[in-house]
Amino acid sequence: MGRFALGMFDERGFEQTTLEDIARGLGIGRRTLFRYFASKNDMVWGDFDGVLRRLRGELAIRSPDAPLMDALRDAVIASNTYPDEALPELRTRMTLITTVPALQAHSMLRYAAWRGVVAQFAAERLGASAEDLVPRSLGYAALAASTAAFTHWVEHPREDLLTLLDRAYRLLAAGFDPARFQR
Amino acid sequence: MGRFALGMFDERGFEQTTLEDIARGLGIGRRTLFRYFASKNDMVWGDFDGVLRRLRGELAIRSPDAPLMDALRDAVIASNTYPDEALPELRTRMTLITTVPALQAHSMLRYAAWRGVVAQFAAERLGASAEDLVPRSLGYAALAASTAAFTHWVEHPREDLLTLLDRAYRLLAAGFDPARFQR
DNA sequence: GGTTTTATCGCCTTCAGTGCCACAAGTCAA
DNA sequence: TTGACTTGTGGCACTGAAGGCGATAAAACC
Repeated sequence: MGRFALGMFDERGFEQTTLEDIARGLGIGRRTLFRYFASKNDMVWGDFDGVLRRLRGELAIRSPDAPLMDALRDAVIASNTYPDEALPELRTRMTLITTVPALQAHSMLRYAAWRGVVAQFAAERLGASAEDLVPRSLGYAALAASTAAFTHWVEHPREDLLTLLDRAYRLLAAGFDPARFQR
Repeated sequence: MGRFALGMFDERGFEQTTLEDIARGLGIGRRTLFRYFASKNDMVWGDFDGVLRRLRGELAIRSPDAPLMDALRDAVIASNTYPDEALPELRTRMTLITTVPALQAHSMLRYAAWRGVVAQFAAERLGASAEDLVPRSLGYAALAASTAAFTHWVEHPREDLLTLLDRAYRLLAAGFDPARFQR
């Protein structure tokens, strides 16, 4: 169902596809679509709750001795590891999310929960609250690193996603100091 | 005109205020609003082009000898320095942008240009292209720092905006290493 | 079997956003 | 002064997302 919509968006374009089109294609009522998706925008996100659970799980199993940024980087990379068969669909999703303005904008709302997971993790590590400046900043910054990596991956299909994520997170941990990261 | 809309959004709420309401309040046609603003969302952004120009200008006058992250931090702080009289309106704008979902989402689109300015600056410094992973990551990360600081400022009106920005950017430059930043 | 959920979906409304067009006001030029 | 051209205004009608309401059908429960 989400797949079907994703396919239509990919073929005809997101704005060019109306909910009417999707409902007709699925042989269901337009109204019923809203029982499964909160909005048209939400249709491109697959099992995002699963992504959150997975990130939370990966963070939870990191050794408390591992440095914060190492644990974060490893957990993000692990939680973004997919079997090869899953990559084409992921690429379609991410291409839409990073290129269609309405979806780019909407991602801000969906990713708030993702940032929250990171902030919560940082807060526990630092003995702070997730609403404090440091954990919150890290939540935003981690999302920044992920977004930059995904955007690059979408634009350069030959490059490896996990390598890009690794580079982006190392860059972040190096404080973007040119002397501290190797190109 | 933007002021008037801002005031209505602030008083009645963004979603509760229709374009009809604003047009009527201004004594102009609803259609005419669209000659001045691309969308309802855009009405809360004041002179954002000015903000971009200012950031670009501040970045341009930094010494080439200053470390990248120091130059960036100083430029962002300088470009966010406002006279006290301007702060209440800024706070109103930022409160709306950081709390109303539609505006939160839309900010992603508006801030793309801001990220571009930072990426361009980083690209020049590093002898890279603004589309490369490093400059782009820094663009996203800088926006992350600014957003975290602004969000915190909105939630904690007594704290000083420039101090928060300073802390967020130092955190970023320190690679979020707990050993390298002082609480 | 009857009752209570739960799912489906049609109808109607609101509102943002857009195209089209008419009208008015101002600018410029001869 | 007049005619041509530009620019601002805004009415009208349309599309499409979103959401409220309620009727009907299907499924689950007792």
